[in-house]
Amino acid sequence: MTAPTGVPADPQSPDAGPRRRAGRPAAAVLGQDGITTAALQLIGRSGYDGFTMAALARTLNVAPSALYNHVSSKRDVLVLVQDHLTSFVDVAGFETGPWEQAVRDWAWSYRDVFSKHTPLIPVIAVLPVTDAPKTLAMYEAVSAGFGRAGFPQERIIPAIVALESFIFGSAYDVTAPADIFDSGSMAAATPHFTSAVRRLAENVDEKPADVAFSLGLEALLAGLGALRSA
Amino acid sequence: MTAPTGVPADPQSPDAGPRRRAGRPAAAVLGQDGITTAALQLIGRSGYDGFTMAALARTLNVAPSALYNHVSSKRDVLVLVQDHLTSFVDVAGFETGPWEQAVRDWAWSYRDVFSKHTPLIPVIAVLPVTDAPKTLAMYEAVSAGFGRAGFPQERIIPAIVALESFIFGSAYDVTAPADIFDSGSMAAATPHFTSAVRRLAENVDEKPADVAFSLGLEALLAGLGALRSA
DNA sequence: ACCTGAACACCGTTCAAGT
DNA sequence: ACCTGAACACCGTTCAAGT
Repeated sequence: MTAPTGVPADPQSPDAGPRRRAGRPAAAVLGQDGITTAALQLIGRSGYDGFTMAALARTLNVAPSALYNHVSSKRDVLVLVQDHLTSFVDVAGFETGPWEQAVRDWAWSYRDVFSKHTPLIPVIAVLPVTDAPKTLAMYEAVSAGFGRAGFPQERIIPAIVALESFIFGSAYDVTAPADIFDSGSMAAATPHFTSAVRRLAENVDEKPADVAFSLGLEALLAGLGALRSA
Repeated sequence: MTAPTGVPADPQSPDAGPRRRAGRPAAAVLGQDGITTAALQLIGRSGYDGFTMAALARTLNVAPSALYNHVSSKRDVLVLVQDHLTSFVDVAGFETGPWEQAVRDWAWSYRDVFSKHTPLIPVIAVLPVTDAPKTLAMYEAVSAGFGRAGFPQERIIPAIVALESFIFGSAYDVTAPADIFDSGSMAAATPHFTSAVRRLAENVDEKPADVAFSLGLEALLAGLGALRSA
């Protein structure tokens, strides 16, 4: 029974100081799993502003340069975190349920996971799937579901990409401030916009981001669903 | 006839050295318009990686600290650039044409403008409209068009937000590498995904990002259009 | 192979001094 | 009010030295 590598034995101890002398330790102190876990904890505690290689190294009780034996850049760490988070996205419906509900569950959970991690979105959006095995597994589950639902092969990837684009954009929208549409002193000059915003604000039950996401998702479901043949 | 402030008289001169001594100059050297223009030029030439306050100051032939007399942060500069770019988004159709075509023109031009400026998307997505007058003007034009097209008042903002979320996500997709969906050594383990990707790759006429954007946009147009009453 | 510690080449931003 | 120049408090990353 040994602790997994990368998880410090005593993360609390203040002013721990140098824990070990230079030179290769008997057992490796770090590993990609431990780095990923520590990064996720650090981001949860300090946000992405506080997520620096120095801070990450401190929680792991190593020198910052030690991280570079296991990752080649800070971006690499973000890729590890991104792939780990993707395993929390719900794809269960694609095996068991009808297509519409499967997409709904997938899309809402996908948005909710990454709305707390929007700095990862630029990373995910351009990341080759080869570099992210759990993300690739998600695409396999979703693709299989679209195939079973009767989508023509050549439309499956475009349909998934369209949904994902909507999901990523919507994840940002969750983080928008409540007064984002307050036209302030320009209200008189923008009557149509200002009155539409007022009408939206009258709805106090639902969060504006959820109303927009639901509206867009249901429209996409209806429009994309029409492509099915089976 | 004097040059607008913020535009250096001789931007080419190499090793210009200190151009003026300390102390307030007779006429202001900088201004928000000149800073915005210079920032846009710099981003075009060096990309967002090369866009630093020091580099911006150098193109304007001032010390970096001089910028802070006109903007309060680098983020402020990005807001100025974002608002300027928004004036290139096509909203003309909302005054003259049918709703579907107006949204199409708007959405494609909006995506195209920001696909070259994806680092601005996190800024736009959470920026209060009060801070961006041209962006506010765009929303007014779009809101008016949705109202004339027969949308119920309380659905106008959610519909616009849903479309914008899709547009922002799609702007990232434009920048994705061509081999983003190459499953590599995992191809055998992901048969559904891999075969769907192969089918997509057979289409060499259209860019994958354009296929996905068109598919999603048309689905949204069909789904959202059903909300209209007039 | 995998750690430490020092160093490098930057960042954005602040502020006293000058006119 | 609006500039310069020096300084501050950081960054991510590299690399020789050590075991």
